[in-house]
Amino acid sequence: MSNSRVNVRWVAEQAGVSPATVSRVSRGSAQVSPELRERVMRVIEEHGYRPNHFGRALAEKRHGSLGLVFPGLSGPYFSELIQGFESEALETGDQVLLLSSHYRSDTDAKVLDLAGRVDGMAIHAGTVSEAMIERVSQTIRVVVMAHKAGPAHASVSTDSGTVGTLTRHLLVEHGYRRLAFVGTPEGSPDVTARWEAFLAAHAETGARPPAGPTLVGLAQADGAIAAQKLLDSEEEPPDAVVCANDETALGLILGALGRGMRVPEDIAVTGFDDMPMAALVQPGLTTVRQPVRELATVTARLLHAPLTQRDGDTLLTTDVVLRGSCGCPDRPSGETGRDATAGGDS
Amino acid sequence: MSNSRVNVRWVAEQAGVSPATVSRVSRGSAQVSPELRERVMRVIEEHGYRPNHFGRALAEKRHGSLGLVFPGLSGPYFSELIQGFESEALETGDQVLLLSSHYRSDTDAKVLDLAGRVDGMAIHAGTVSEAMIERVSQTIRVVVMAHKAGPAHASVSTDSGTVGTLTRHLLVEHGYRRLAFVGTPEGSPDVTARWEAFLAAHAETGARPPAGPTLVGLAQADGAIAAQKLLDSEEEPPDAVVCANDETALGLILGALGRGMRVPEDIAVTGFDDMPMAALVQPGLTTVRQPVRELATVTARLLHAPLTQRDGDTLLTTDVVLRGSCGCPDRPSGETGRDATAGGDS
DNA sequence: TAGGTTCCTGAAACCGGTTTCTTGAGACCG
DNA sequence: CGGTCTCAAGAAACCGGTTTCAGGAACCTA
Repeated sequence: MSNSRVNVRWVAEQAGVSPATVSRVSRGSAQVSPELRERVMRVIEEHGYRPNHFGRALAEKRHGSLGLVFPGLSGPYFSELIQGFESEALETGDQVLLLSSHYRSDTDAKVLDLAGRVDGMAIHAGTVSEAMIERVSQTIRVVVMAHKAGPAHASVSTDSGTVGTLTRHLLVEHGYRRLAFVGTPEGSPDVTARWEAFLAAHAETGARPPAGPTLVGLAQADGAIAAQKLLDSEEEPPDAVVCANDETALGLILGALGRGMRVPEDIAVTGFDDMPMAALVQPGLTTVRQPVRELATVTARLLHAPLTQRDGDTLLTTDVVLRGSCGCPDRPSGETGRDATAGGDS
Repeated sequence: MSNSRVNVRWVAEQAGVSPATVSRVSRGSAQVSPELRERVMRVIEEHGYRPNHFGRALAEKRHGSLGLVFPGLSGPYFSELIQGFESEALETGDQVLLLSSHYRSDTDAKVLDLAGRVDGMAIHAGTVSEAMIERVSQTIRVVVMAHKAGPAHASVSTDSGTVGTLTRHLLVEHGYRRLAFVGTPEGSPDVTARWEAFLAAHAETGARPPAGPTLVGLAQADGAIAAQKLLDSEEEPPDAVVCANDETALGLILGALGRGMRVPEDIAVTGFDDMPMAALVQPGLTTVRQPVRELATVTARLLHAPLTQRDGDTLLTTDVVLRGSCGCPDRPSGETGRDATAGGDS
């Protein structure tokens, strides 16, 4: 803690005024005569007095901070998320408390601790039990990201339905027939929604229903594993693969190239995220761009607002980005493609 | 805040005991008769009482939290750093408060705010002015990362001297003659140290002194810019390039490949970090592995300790990792090369 | 049985600001 | 000149726990 000597009463004594006056001067909350204000200011500056955070927070009944709960910092998605959240919170003068679940089981308990130290909490899907989200929502403001809202908390997500648009693009424009999906729907609500959009597009276009998803995680290494499962098996390999995110897509591409296959000639690959690397690889990665930073800032803004007056679900739009990996012509980097065949998905 | 009704006095009243007894039961700090303990526990559980953080912190004069100040979340380096720090702090029961400088000028003020809310602060080089570090050090425990210790604060860094070993490897084993350095020494103490090690290796081996560094930032895009500067100029291009980190090295490789050059035949490239991508690209990136996670955990551990008893500077060892991009044979991924020619650098 | 320990418990002070309540002084008005 | 109104500023209560201190009861020993 430190300079425990320098507190309101001490400053008051030095300046020959009451603690109340010091408080009024330091926070500028009420009129103080120029003379006393001057006296108090001099003592404050001379001794570098700063009001103790606890005392102030205790009296104001407000923390001035927001919590952010997320699974882990793998890949650019969460980096961008944290960056955006922190940036927005800084803007409004809030501090950010971080809690990474690391997929551990004692996260719920940590969340309860955290809840006692923040005014609001952003919770990313797949980190905290529904029951705990519900419970915490009754104490402080809660916004979940990439998940559904509940009775007492709001939500912000990006539209996974665009995977349907992308899937139709592969089926209709390019005429691929054996599509595979890489990702574990049970793993997160995001992947669930993408898998469902993938299925729906097959149904809508009358395409042959695809096989079950290739169950792997979301890291680049998981893409390599998926390549092994899909390309080294006895069965006929797919001619196009829709991956749950860009990282697995890149891992898959590396795996395919390593086996002497060409992308997209022998196998087309798509991702989700539009992370920076997607535009830099050869061929460029066809993917869905989601506004991660906006996801974070919108969440932070909701949390800062004094009360959540039925904010419900916020859905941010996403866009198909066509590059070389699906069979489209690869544009020079810097350009970005936008899908023409809109509609269909909410 | 919430259940303001449920506080020590209220619980005490319900259980028919004094607030002191409730405190003793809730924190288990002293002996309480089984009967009273039982009565109090029942009320606590029934109404979900949790001691208010402010009240407790105020009385204990301790925050139970650590601050982490870093420039921004670009690339895997800072992801790993935050992850490691958060993970270690969680272990010891501390909360983590994040402050990203975004290279803004008002960071010093934010740091002062933060200092009032944490027991200790980890500051990454290049974010906070020396004067402010000094000032904050007098209030709370401070550890700087990738920088030098000061009179009142400790430091933890990774050894940049290994760049010297790597440079000698390029000069002596491979016989390259026109080496270039990509990175801005003034930009950060890390890059400064790497540049100096690069120079020192030239001097030691009697090689022709290199030209000045190619001044760019640390992102992948900066590597592309460096490629432009180095390869599109009138002068003879270098035959080997030592980059300040892996990201610029990858950007440079992409730039070289895009110009029809071969790596390492036409130009050798090395990085620093050994980020995951380094082992996955073709050819594999020769680089220096630095233990980023350890950097973070050691820092967190130092901060948790009650007092910094002259911890001074901690230097973590780094290793050269030889892969294909410098001209060495590319090993199958999974294997890692360790440099044989040790010594020389502290 | 007196005296000394040991163990439990509650009263009260304390951590450091903020805010309400109250008082006193000075200004304004009839 | 008396009364009211306004405004500055201090006293005290309050936010919610923790801890010291002191007292009382039970237990032990001589």
